Amino acid sequence: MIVGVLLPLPFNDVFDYQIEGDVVPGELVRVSFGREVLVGAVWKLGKSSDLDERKIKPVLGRIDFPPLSPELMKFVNFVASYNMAFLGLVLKMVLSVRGVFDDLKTTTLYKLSGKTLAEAKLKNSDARWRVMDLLKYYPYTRAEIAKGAGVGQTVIKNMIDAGVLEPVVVQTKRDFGVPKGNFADVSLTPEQQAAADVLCRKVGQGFSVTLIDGVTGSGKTEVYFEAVAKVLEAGRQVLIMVPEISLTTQWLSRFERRFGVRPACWHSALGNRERIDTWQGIVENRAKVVVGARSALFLPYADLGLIVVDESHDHSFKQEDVVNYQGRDMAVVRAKIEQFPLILSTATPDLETVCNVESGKYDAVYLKNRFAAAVLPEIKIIDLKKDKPQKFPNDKAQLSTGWLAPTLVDALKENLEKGGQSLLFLNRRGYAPLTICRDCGHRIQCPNCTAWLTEHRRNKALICHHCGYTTSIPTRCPSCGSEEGLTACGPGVERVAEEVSRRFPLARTGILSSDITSTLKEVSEVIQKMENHEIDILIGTQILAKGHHFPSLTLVGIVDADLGLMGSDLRAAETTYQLLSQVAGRAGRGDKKGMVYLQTLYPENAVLQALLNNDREAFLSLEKNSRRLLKLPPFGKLAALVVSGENQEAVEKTAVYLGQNAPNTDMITTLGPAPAPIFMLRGKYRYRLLLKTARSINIQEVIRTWLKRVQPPSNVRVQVDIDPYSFM
DNA sequence: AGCACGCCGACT
DNA sequence: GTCGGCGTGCTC
Repeated sequence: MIVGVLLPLPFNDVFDYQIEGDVVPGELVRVSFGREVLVGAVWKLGKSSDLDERKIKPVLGRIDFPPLSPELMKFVNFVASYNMAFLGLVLKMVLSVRGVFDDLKTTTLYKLSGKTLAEAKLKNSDARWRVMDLLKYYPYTRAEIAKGAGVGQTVIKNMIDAGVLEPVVVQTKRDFGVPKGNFADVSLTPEQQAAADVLCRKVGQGFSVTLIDGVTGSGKTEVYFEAVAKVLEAGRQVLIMVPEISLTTQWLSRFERRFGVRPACWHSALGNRERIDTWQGIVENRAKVVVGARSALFLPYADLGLIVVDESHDHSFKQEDVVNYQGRDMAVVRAKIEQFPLILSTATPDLETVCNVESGKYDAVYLKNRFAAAVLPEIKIIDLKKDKPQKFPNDKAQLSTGWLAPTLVDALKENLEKGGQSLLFLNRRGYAPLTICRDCGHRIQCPNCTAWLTEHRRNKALICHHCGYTTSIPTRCPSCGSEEGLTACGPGVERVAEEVSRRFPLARTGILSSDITSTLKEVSEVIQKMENHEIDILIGTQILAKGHHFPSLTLVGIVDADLGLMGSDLRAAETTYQLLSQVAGRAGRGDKKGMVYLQTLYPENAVLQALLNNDREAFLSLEKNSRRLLKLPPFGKLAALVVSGENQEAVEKTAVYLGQNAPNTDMITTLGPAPAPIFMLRGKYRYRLLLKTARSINIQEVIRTWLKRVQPPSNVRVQVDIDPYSFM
């Protein structure tokens, strides 16, 4: 018969193929497409095109894997349609692994062929008999036979060559171990126990969403571990989505202490072999618990029974490239389709989640107390206009003024003397975000992007943080040739670290930033050092905010609390509030009270005031009112269209034409086109249009109709981003 | 996404 | 005369 096969390529339509015998939708097949051979999924039964039947190729073969479930297919269809992404590319995220189907790792085992030693013209010997004995019931590898029978490799080789032993080739499967729900004794506080009970009652009861809303350090992880244990008891799988894999060293040990084995991990840094093993383990229900980045959501789990979204407020769950989607929201969709519970866990829920709890769509449990003796840190604001950073002693270089206010410097000094650990947070990588020539005013820019190059003094390079363009630091101004003019402007973590070393030459310092300490190993090393108290002052970017637990950290300084508040991003306030309160939450998690200083030029800013008073409710209600007023999510829908291409004229023309044909009614507002904040990115010119509609409007349908009418030319790409987070 | 086909400019 | 640039169109 003829079936429609969906291929992992940028298409929305299936391709017809001929197949023999019974087929079910979801079955994986190998087909030739153009001049390549691909693995796709049977998506439709029957003919989908009006092609001449003689042109329809036969499938090359079926893949010996369970077919994708109807629920997973429904999920793929939904994700593609909701996010306006190619169906085939969403399927690609499910199959995701290059070579899973052909490059199977095998092991050769040996069993008895039935031929006797005499028949093989081999003499009887003790060694040979021990081998025969060992292999009576089970086949083993050569190494196992050697060990098990206490014989050498030659004995085995002779028996193989003589045909007494016969090889059996089996697929090698990685053993993921079985996490045990009852592995460790668990002692929860009454508050934690009550929350855990609520979660456990949801397990096995179909679809539900529950928010664990708990202050930093309240033990949210231990609470959802109880629900994980309950699902494991039922023999089903669990997916735990985490924002960035960097938090897992500590997290994995915690998991192992609770469940006895490490869970399977899924993230972009995985090697292909490991990826294949893990994928197969997931499909075959051997990997019971998977911890992964957002991409783990699309894997074909054999029997998924629970998803936990850890740090659910985190913006890295929103993917913004080939396929745009909000991983947290898509997780809810998958849970709904497959009818299992979902848990969101965070100390700083986003407004969307808060509104869903208020409307009763989501359930919530609360953890208001920190674990054991720990109390929430005290927060103080430093007004940089009054409390200006001072010049520091023995300053020979151009570092005339620092970035740390006297109050913060004093606090660091005092903490250092007391033997406490400190952390300085600045969400800016590198040494300085801009290099300017004092003689001619020239600013060094990226050749591919509308962005300044950031100086990375350790790497002796200027780097573009948008496209990765790297060049050496020039000794003279590229514009006027001046040798003295070039000056680093503004601070990055490296520069703050330099200031700290100058002010506290004896302090042991460390830098934690996603590019200096780029590999996972280096990051864990710095974290390990911090845990062992081999670092007095740690300076870092936002990778510090994620779930680390440093018991003797008592002082946190936020170098520039205003950094996230600039710009037109609708979530800027929320992001800043979340980030700063997460960072602040690192302080005082042990038995000593923590202290947090926020450096700002705008001490009256509502976000900072809310942080100061530890008043999340005030912040949320403020944020809610302003979004309600502007009809922004969750009170309205938002979508961005990014028009891009290498031909500036064609891009601009298309953007303008899209603007002229934009839908505008009392329920739909279109803004733009406007040049994107980063007008040129990776060599492509970019314009943006923003579509805002009432909640009742099917925004995807509006966009589909709009694009159909406009028909952008092929050298211009129009990318749709439903509910955009980044406005760059 | 790849890949071939095809039409115009700068080379040995 | 050819090599190769990338615009256009196709893949069941």
